[in-house]
Amino acid sequence: MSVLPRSFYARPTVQVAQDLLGCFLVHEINGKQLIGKIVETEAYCGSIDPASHAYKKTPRSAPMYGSVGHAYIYFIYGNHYCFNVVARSKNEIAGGVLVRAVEPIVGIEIMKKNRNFLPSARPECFAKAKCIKGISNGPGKLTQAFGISKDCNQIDLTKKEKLYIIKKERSEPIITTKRIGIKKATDKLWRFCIEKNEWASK
DNA sequence: CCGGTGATGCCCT
DNA sequence: GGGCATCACCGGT
Repeated sequence: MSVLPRSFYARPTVQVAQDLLGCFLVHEINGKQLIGKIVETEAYCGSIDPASHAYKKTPRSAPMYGSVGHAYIYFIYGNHYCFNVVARSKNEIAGGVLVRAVEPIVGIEIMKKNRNFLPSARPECFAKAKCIKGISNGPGKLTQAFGISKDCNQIDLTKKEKLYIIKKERSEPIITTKRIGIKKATDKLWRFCIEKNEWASK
């Protein structure tokens, strides 16, 4: 159960995005642990990547220029947050990895509550067991399930405190695709998923 | 929703 | 003109 060290994040953003697959995202909230296995990520390569917030340095994107291993969280579409980790090698100027989906491991009942996934609230959903997949299979869904919001922005993920990431237990085959929901740099194959994992988005 | 952007306006100099 | 504040609008990892 060791936390990923700073050196893990001080490597090329694309590499970190791949290596985060299988690692465990932990959020400790109200004395309870929420844990999910990272199954889908996307790399955003800062100043060379027109799809990245960090393509230009602005007050919002500044964290992606800051210390690697910290969280970068932003609010989007008026209703959800996205969770990124700052990662880049020495010769990159800015960069981050968007965590797009996790497989729930610990604290599933709390996640259901956070997502309003109670049988009483979603009878039609619970009719088909499949629907539970929707608990954390998207960037906005997983932050809601994990109770991650703006106040987690810039947290140091290498400190085992409130929000951190634990090393993976084993490597698994991954698949590489184009990134989702962007208009620029759509040719880059910077989305990564654990192969045959049913908790990824889409 | 809310940050980025470009437009507008005001005042200094 | 140029620096800065305000504002409306737009589009979103």
